[in-house]
Amino acid sequence: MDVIAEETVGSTKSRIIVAAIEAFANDGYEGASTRQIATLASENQGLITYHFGSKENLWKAALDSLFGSFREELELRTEVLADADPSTRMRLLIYFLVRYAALHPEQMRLMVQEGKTDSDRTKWLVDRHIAPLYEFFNAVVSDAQAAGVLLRASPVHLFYALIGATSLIFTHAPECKRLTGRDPLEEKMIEEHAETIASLLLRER
Amino acid sequence: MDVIAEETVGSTKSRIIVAAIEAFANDGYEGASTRQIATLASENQGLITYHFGSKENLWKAALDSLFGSFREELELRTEVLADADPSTRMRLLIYFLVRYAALHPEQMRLMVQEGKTDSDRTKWLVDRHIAPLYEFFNAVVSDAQAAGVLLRASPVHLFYALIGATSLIFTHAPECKRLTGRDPLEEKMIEEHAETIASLLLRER
DNA sequence: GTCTATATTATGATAGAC
DNA sequence: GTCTATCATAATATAGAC
Repeated sequence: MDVIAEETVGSTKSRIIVAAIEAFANDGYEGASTRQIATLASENQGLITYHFGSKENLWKAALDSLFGSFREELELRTEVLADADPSTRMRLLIYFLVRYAALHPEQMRLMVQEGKTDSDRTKWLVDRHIAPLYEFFNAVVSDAQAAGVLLRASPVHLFYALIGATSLIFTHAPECKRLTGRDPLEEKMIEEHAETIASLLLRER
Repeated sequence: MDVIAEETVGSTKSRIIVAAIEAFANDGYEGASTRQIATLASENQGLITYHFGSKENLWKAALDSLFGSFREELELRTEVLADADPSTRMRLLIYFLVRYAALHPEQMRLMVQEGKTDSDRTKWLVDRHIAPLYEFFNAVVSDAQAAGVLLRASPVHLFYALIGATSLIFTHAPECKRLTGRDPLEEKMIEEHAETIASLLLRER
């Protein structure tokens, strides 16, 4: 996984990155300030320039770290399931995505933050991180379709429908709690959400 | 629809609101500046304070206008379909949501922007606009479930799954275009996306 | 209602001591 | 590597002429 900056855990650099992920996820790229990030990391603002050069480079480092651990976990899960039947693999992918979105809502929020604009940051993010994920997704989908357990729609629609259906309830947890009185981050809700989406997508035909 | 400020179309106030919707949708509340909004509206920055008092009040006015037209359109569609069977009503709701998200991506982005934090703005938005929509959604859902054409999952999960599945591809149109080479805003793609989601959700049982 | 000018604060980035 | 101090710019909001 050479996309992750090989910073040591607990170092100044990594503390700044952790803080940056949270800040960018909550307030977006423009909304988050380097001062705020430094304060959150309990580090000096000048160190951001020293370690990353610019706000944009810090953002890139944060997303490398983010997608790095996401792909690590994903690969871990899928290697174990390489031999499973297509339906099971698709179901497990859904469960993984739901659980990941629930456990790392701020990270999903960050992935979702960028992509709405046509900026250089969006291009960088798509080319470097989203495209490989999309290819992996396509493989699982086409197997499930060939096995007849998944609707034969274009992967574009299935990809965005699945990611959207999976993550919105968790990225909008405060709203959901106020709207429905139920906290989506509770274990029971996570399980229910995964089961709902799996039931909607997968069927025996 | 007494939630909409009764501004005249083409007035300074309404031009500022239109510009504010676009700016807030693109850059978020913190990211969008009143200067930028004034420039976009071809109006003077001082007029924002004069007409709205503060940036936050402008944001509220923008969202009142936004949800006002959304609910107007929704009511228009659903009145016509009051007599239709539950399956048809659910299908038409899905088609409406998809088409609305496609035609007003910046507006969906705005609805989706807030709700990630637990701010006063989020509370205001939920209580004033999202809660009524959720109630309406619940009615359509429980009818469809009673008719046996929709999965008997809790409405919380169906609501967020549907809104997420419906809107992400359009709110992230630039990303999608770069990732897949296909523009989700083309008529064919809109139709396909609606059909995909309707097929996933609705089934004869 | 509309405009210009400005007060005040916060931003990203830099310079230089240690 | 870490810190303080500071520059140049841009932010929201205000004051007051017209």
